[in-house]
Amino acid sequence: MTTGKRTRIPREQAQEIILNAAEELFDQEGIHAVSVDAVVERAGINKMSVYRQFSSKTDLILAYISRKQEAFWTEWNLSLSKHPDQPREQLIQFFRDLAAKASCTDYRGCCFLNVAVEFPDTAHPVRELVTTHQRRIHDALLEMAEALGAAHPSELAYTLRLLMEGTYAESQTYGTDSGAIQMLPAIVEKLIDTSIAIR
Amino acid sequence: MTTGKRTRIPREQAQEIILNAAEELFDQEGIHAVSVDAVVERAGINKMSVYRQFSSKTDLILAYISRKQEAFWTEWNLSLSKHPDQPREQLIQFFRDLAAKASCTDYRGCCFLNVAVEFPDTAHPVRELVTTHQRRIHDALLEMAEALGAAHPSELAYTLRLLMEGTYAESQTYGTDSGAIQMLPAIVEKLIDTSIAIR
DNA sequence: TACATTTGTTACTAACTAGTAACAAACCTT
DNA sequence: AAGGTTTGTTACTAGTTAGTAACAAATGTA
Repeated sequence: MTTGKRTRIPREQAQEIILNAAEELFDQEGIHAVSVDAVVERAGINKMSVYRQFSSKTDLILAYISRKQEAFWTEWNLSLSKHPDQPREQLIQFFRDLAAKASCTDYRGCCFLNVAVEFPDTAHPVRELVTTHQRRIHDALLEMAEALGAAHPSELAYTLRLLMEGTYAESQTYGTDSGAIQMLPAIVEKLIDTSIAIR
Repeated sequence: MTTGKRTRIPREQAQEIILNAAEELFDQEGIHAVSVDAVVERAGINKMSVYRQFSSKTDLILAYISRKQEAFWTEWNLSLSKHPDQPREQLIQFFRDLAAKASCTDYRGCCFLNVAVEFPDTAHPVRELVTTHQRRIHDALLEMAEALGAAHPSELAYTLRLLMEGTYAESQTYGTDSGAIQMLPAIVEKLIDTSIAIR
């Protein structure tokens, strides 16, 4: 800026800095609302450094979503690792952790839902990432429902999906202390037990 | 346009035309993605005619949301009117109609969710409309849960809320034929009956 | 017919957008 | 030290955005 000396930042490091800045801004303010210049300023990095790494804003958004995808499965595995080989406890734990996250005041919802809303055109490249991610979530929930010994695994998986997406949506529309979100773990626990009992 | 003759449109009529055009575009493409000029073009009306009725784009958005609010309760009442004085049937009917709507290929989700996502700043005027609308929905669901004779009306209301919001979210992320949405009426029916049986 | 009001039209401002060209400075390898 | 590569800086393009000023044409009213 004002200094005569230039500070050079190598590629890999710059990419991290840019993606961190983009993530913060996209999460907080939305994607369309954040300009590339805003990301540049937040990252404290030069504009050309962005366009030398990401060919376009869309490219940057794709990288942002890919990162979020990885982060989701990291958290998923973290929840599951708390109760090895206990699918019922694992699933409840995941929803407990989800509720805790969605109750944070700075929580800005599920990035995949947000992206889907901000990019209504399903042919847009960013939507492909959303679609594959959702499919994987469904597969994971179905797998858990089967491992649980649910009477109707598919129905349980669908219901869990609705509750999960509902939590993401509520965190936006009702706010982070929606009441329903606090009750989520209990609701899921009861649902699972009912689903097993009917067997 | 090309005609020499000018066609004059009175205020009230113009307002309707503008709001119809805005609704179509906002629903289909999102709010930030639609410019005032795009609304003007779609409405086939002059730009000044828009700004003489709505002081700003925000003002137009507020009018759009207000209309959606009215439309929601019209549909709510329509569902309920199919089974007078039968709260269980009324509630199931509402979710049946919701699922049918959310299964349409051109369905673009719940406008209130979309607005919440597109306007993360809860202090923004449009968010007030969303907040009051969500509160009313909760009150209505709670009232129904009590009329049903649920063992724990509040818990049932919260769960129904999550399923409802989940449906809206799924219609975006999973698409209109998500599987879960088709199963929604059955899920709600079972949930209600379980909720009464425990009594 | 005369006048006030409403509406349509054109042209504009000022700010912001994504993306790029050209060059200067730093670094790395030899 | 020499030359190539990577990075920083500045300045720019061309398009879009919300919103407005000024005037022309149509309408209503007296």
